[in-house]
Amino acid sequence: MPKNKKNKEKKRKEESHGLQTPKGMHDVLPADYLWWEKISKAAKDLAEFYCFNRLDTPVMEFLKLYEKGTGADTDIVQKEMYILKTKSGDTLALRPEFTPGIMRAYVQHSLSRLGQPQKLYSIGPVFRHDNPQAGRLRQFTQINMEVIGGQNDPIYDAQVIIYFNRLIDELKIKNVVLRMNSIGCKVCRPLYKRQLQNYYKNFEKKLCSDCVRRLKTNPLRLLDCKKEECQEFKAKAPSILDKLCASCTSHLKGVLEYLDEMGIAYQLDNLLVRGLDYYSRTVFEFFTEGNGSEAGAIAGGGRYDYLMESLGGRVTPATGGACSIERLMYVMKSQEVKPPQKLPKKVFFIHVGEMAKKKSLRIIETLRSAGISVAESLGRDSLKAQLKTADKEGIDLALILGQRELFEESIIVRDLRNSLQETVTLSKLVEEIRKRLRAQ
RNA sequence: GUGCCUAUAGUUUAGUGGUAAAACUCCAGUUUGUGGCACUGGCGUCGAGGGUUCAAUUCCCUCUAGGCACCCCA
Repeated sequence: MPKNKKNKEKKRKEESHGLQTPKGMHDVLPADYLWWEKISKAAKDLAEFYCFNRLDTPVMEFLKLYEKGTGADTDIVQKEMYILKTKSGDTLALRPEFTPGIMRAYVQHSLSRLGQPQKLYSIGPVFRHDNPQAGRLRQFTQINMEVIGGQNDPIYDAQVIIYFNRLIDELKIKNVVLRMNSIGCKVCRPLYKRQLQNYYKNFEKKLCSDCVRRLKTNPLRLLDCKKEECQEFKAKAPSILDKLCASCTSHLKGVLEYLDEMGIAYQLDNLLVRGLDYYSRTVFEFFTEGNGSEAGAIAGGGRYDYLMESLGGRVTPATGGACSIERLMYVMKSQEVKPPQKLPKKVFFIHVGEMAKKKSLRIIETLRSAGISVAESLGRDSLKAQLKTADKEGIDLALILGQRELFEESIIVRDLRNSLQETVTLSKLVEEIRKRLRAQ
């Protein structure tokens, strides 16, 4: 393309940006924040209640961390990362997920020297340069759970799953299915992969182009193909569950037994493979069922005993999972879960006239110091407009201060519900309001 | 990253090759210190840029954003 044409296009692109968020990035407006807060609060309270400790890492890490951790061959690293160069020449990436950063922190701060395992949770933004859709954004907020260190015990996998199960339950999300699988370990997975490749090779010419590629680069993903022409091969493909080594089999059995014990229903799904390289053994996903956009993964995770090693650390057992606030919110809205309500304010301050306006901030501050939350619309000067605003906001008590009251050092307390009002001495105002609020 | 669909007030939607309409919301007012109802008025460069045309919100192109499918995932 000629240079000036290219520049022209670039300029046009810049002009169209205008006043809007970049693609896939959303403002959380006050109305949505009620949802947002409900979900993040539930996640946080539950995590603390389950004795997880909060660990927050920076939104940026060295690119290498994700190449080594998440995996250089994964879609996330290959196509979906925001990569930037700093002035000093470092190559950083906005985090596309939490886990590698958490593992890095675990090593950097020697958390292995604290009680094991470390149960850690994080809540914060992650970034993926993906094509957005409803419930899928380029910046979204993950709730991330990790159990790192200690024994390679299936009970930890179960504990992570129990957390998400409870969270989904508390948020009243319906039609959720838990899918479970094991993708084996260093011993049995390579054997299975080879077997899968051998099986698929016979049909190579009949496979879709993606699957031909997968056959070489990432055979487990063959099981994920949704193209019609590949379905019949998928159905007859060897199942990994039959090929697991003895210790992987008993590990999976362990996880499932704990889930049974808890009465948590699941579907064994030998086609469930996850997009990240570091998983081993347990993988799980919570799915919502339904038509179209209501269906999809709302939480997922698994075990990653080799991750620490590929980052250059000592082999450390670890398991975890994540979900996103935005996705949960999307599902809740589509399932018509009742929107959270903000508690209405009870007390509203109204001034009449310049003198009263001048004194208003001070009186309001006195009330606030006494622990009484006071709403107002001091920028409006007409009494009518102020009352109207109070009414619209569902206020119970209006405090009206005018010339006369100012002179008498009193104030009118008007109950907007029954339109009864009385004049109260300013010095007794706090007491009077408390009495009325208590009486409700 | 690829393909398809969409874009009109804050919201939901009309509409037209001659610079726009309704409902709800919002703001102001219907006189002098009292809200809900009613009435009157106000708020739009018809997503952005360019082209065709005497004239473009309307037709064409590009960009941007949103949605859907693929890919992948939360």
